[in-house]
Amino acid sequence: MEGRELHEAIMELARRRGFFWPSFEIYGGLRGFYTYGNLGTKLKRNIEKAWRRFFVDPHGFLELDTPVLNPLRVFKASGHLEHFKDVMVECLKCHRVFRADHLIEEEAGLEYVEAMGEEAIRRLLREKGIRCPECGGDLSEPQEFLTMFQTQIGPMGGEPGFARPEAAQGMFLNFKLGFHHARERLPFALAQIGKVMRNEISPRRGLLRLREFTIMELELFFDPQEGQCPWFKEVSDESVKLITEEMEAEGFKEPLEVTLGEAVESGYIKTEWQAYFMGVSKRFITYLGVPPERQRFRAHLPEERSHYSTQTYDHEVYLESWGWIEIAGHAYRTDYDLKAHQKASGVDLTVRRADGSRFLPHVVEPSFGLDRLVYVALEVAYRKRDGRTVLALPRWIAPIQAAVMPLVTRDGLPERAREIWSQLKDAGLTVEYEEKGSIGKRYARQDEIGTPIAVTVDYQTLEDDTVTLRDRDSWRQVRQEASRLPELLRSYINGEREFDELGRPL
RNA sequence: GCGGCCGUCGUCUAGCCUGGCUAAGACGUCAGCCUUCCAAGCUGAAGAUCCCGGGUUCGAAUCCCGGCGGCCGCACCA
Repeated sequence: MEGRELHEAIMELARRRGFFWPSFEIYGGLRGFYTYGNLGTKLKRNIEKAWRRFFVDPHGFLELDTPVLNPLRVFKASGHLEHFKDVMVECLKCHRVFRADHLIEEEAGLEYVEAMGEEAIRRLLREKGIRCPECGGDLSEPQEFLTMFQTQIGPMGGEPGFARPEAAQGMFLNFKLGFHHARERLPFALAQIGKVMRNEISPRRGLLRLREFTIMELELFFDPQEGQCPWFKEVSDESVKLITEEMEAEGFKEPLEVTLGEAVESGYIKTEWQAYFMGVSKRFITYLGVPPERQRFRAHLPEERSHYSTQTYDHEVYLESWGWIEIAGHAYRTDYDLKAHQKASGVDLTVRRADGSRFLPHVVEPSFGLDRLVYVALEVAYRKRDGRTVLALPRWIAPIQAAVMPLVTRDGLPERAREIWSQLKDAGLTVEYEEKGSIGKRYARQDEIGTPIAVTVDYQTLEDDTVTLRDRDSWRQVRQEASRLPELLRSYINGEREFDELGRPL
């Protein structure tokens, strides 16, 4: 299965088994919003946990949880208000809509028109006599599209408020206190998992482009005079596929394959700090089940980059359904944000070096779209076996870690199975008890939601209290004492043991 | 926003062209029986605003118009 068919199969499975589905369906639906069900919520949580394990915990970075709604002055200072809008024009004859700045660039041969501001765009449209490139018709007056959601804070319409389009500003606004809590030493990072909103013109492709979604962001603060990242050596031998800015500009399609060490040396990646997180990023995505050959990093061209970034690499993953899609952005934000907030707020955000000099830290930011990762994990795991569906999710992110079932529903087998189920739950595992239908059907149901292990209570269990463990991917079985399951299954789920080590083969 | 395609139980589909019984089937779900390891079988049950609104007609899931929603392409994705 490939292409759209695969996407449709996953969307159907997601709805049928309760991973996710479109929101507001009883009111006719609304594009760009999805609701997670039980399995989807668990899968999402497990991916969050994995992210912390790779990005936050190893260096003791600090996590924050900051407001979604922000007052106007935050996004005025950050530049979002200025840059998060597009000026559009419509052809009065054929009704096609264009971005005004792109039109001017093409028709008048200018560059970076967006940065010139709205007034300049209006003026240029008039001065250059620009017409519709498709049909030559007259164009409408330029109109603004603000892609941030706006509301009023306070019941009587007090202050304009905006839903954040990224979580990062929360980290910059709280930099001072965060820095203090990190014992005032660089480098350190503030991280956040949270909802953000973007009023996309055209949300599409299920979880891949939403109007409200969850982002996992980390802002690493470092001294720009300190070029060496102390952790970089851990990943410098990691090889990555790169499409550099130059390659992008010249239209190269085949990526360069280099180690991160070489990429920094050659100047493809501007700082070790950013390169470090690109290496972690690759390992993280591999951990979610995406093979390295289906990953690459693609540089943004200057006009494609966000206003705050001086270098951005998108981490892309290859999907059978949609081709290469972006799942993370690695941006070098320099001191852009701290400088902006320092200026707008009047609060000193500089920190002190050992020699007494003061400076604004620089920032590199890895930023993941969690919902996209949920979809990617599902699609990459999706298999067909003998006409049945198997979700070969890595066991550490599987929503249900084990299913306990009696071989038949009589002779005391269900009772014993329920006891084992209870023990495993008490041991902190996410376990389901299942007795509907035949044993084969139950295995198939569990395969379809990616449960890695099935525990079956049979007649021998009544004699010697051993059970069979059945592997989702190979269908092999081993036998083990019930009392040892909590310990063994926990280490299996964590990846500390392989299936063969769980018992005697059958 | 433009263009193309589409919208029927939880899911997948039949019916629509050529208007006419209580909208059919499979899967799933529920109850019961059966069942000693890979979606077995039997009996019964529940489950559909046929996307919404209007029009045509004696009669609309079916024809017409409008809207909403979805998918794809273009544009957009800071």
